[in-house]
Amino acid sequence: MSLPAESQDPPYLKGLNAPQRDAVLTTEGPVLVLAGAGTGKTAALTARLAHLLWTRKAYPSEILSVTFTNKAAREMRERVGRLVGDAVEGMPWLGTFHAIGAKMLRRHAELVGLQSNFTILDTDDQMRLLKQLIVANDLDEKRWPARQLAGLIDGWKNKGLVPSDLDAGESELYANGRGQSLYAQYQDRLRAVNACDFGDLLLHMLTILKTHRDVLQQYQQRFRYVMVDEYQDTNSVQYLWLRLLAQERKNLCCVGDDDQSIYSWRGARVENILKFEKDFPGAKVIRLEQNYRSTPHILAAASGVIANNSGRLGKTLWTEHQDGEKVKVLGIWDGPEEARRVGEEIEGLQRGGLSVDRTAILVRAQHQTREFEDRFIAIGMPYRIVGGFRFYERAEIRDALAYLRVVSQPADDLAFERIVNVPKRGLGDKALAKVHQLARAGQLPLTVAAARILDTDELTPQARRSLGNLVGDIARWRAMGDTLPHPELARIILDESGYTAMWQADRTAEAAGRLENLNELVRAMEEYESLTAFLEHVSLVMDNEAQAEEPKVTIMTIHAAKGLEFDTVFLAGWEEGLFPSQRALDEGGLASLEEERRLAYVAITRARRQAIILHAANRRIYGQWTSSLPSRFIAELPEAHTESESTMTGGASLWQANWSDRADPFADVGRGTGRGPGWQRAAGVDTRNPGGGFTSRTFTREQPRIVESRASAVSFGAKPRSDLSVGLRVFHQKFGYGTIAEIEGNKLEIDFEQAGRKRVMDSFVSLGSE
DNA sequence: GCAGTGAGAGTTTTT
DNA sequence: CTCTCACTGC
Repeated sequence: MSLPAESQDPPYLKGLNAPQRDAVLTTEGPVLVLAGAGTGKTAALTARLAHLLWTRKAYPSEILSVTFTNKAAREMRERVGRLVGDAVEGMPWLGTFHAIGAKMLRRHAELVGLQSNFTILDTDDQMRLLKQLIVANDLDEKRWPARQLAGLIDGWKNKGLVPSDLDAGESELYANGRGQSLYAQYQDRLRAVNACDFGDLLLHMLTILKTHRDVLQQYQQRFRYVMVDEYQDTNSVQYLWLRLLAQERKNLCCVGDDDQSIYSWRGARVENILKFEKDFPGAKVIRLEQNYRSTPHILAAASGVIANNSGRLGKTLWTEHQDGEKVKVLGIWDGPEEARRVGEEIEGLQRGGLSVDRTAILVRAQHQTREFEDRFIAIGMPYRIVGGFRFYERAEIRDALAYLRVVSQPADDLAFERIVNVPKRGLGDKALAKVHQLARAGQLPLTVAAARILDTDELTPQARRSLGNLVGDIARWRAMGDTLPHPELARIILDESGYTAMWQADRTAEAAGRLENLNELVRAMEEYESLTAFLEHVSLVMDNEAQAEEPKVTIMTIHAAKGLEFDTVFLAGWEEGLFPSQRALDEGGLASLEEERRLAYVAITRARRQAIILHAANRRIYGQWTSSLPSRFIAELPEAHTESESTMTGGASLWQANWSDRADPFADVGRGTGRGPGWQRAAGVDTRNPGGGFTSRTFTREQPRIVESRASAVSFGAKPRSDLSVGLRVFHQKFGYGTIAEIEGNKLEIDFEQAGRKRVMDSFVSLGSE
């Protein structure tokens, strides 16, 4: 292909390198873009989209463009919009797999026995439903946990298997071969309450495409071009679904990086990307290898680690950047010191004029964030922890949505169960069981059964009155729905049900935030046409990107960091058993270990300028102090691109105290036991004298540097506040209300009502209003 | 029906 | 250790 001359370049080609251009301009036929970390993948993808529109190869509505996250979808929409203007507005098929699946499914819901206004269940509802089934099947919940069944069903759906597809072996995985039956029952229940779980959004669509030729052809005709982001993360259903849709025109462009496949435990199959050329004969493979993000040292470190994996497609990342700093490997004593040390390093960066929001701490597991949180609260370092609950997963949001669902969908039993006694209205298990009984006997939705049971004397007078009120309210709200705008209706429901009042009466730290979230929910409704449209948005799309008011250090898991970049990245807890995780080492074999290694690769490549890897010699695991060995991934870092340093700020006395009453964590080092391959390298321990390094308290390969444990930020922070005094009642974001017990400069000792006595910075509390 | 107690479990979580 | 969940006694 002859590339257009530079001067005639359309705007979307500006600044693209040769392979990127190739990816943009190769529109016909199957294309696989192997995009290493930081190689401008999104730029190429959005430019390609812009190119298709610009050159009129397709109308916006004729391009199917799928991503995994809403964030990625949003970003692509914005960037394409910037390139081609309003045309992007008309791109109805740009979105996540699930959002697009839901959109299609609503058009054809009746083909799988659903109505088009089906609800999308969250995992909570799902679990409750499964528990009911397990009990109904006389199974012991302890022996056969709902979680396990949920996991299996999820796995089957990821593989594209409907209940009748299961073989005996699969079915055998749960309750002695009853897996298939329970799966089938679960699907029946979902249909009965007109609901889908996340997996169904794709599985049902796959079923429809497979069994209804006309529907399939309709979409095959429509989608002239299909583009997929993060292809290495696709699971089997997604793969099968894509293959059906792209089969006719074969204009499929998949972008991904096999080295960044870190979601196999969610059903993702790296094989999809590895066998692309086989699946789509004549496919063109384009490699994006020029990295625009990191320094050569960082790239070399990441490449060195990932080179230990087998079966890679292989890429060679390179950069035009200058050398920069080597990857630092820090050995420290224990978890608290890790947090302290990272805090100090960040303070150092701050003093150097760097904004902390370009800094991140990446951890393997969510619980590791705690140590940092505690430390940062103590020193007044602004931070944010990414992950945990998404907006719609919060209890108050789910409750509110359940109220809306009950009103908009009489068949939604799960929603009814959720709100029947929230707030407490004296309708417990007894009363609910009676309603259930009647519902089952008459094949009725719970709301209908509830209304009928009022005419009997099944319930106690008190329960009857209470349920009567609720049933009456629901009927009234339903009637209002015809005339009132839905945000208005929502407000009325939340008030009249007593739900808002319930949180207003709550004095815990979170209550205010929950009320704020409810407000946010209602406000967000205004942008949607109907209640149904809104409900889908919330369960599928809405997320809570915290708007950064002030620069904050980001603390998150490596998984959550994929696709992001930071100037400075601290990689905490690189120890055997933590990273790679014990589970990966025990189960899953080599495949699991390699996925952990890809995780390490992802982690390192998040860094633009500097990566600092930490490993602690001791860590508390479930309350037990355990000595730990440096991660094998540390040993895999190429020496030329790293520098090691180790500090034992605890001092000799602490060391000796620990030495005597604890197994020596390093005793085996250098004796060829095979334990902790990373340790020798990481610590620079002299193998002839394994313990030797500790007498001098440092053991660095290079010149030993004793790092003093400096006074923390407190000493040069803001002046103490004058508005605080001992005995005052104050409020703290994390710990709630408490009374000041002691003031020491700008540090406070506070007796919290919930959390007990804590030491916090005065800037983190506000005067508690009563 | 609800608040308190003990046992058990405890990666990663785009939707 | 610390959180969740099921169960027990009021």
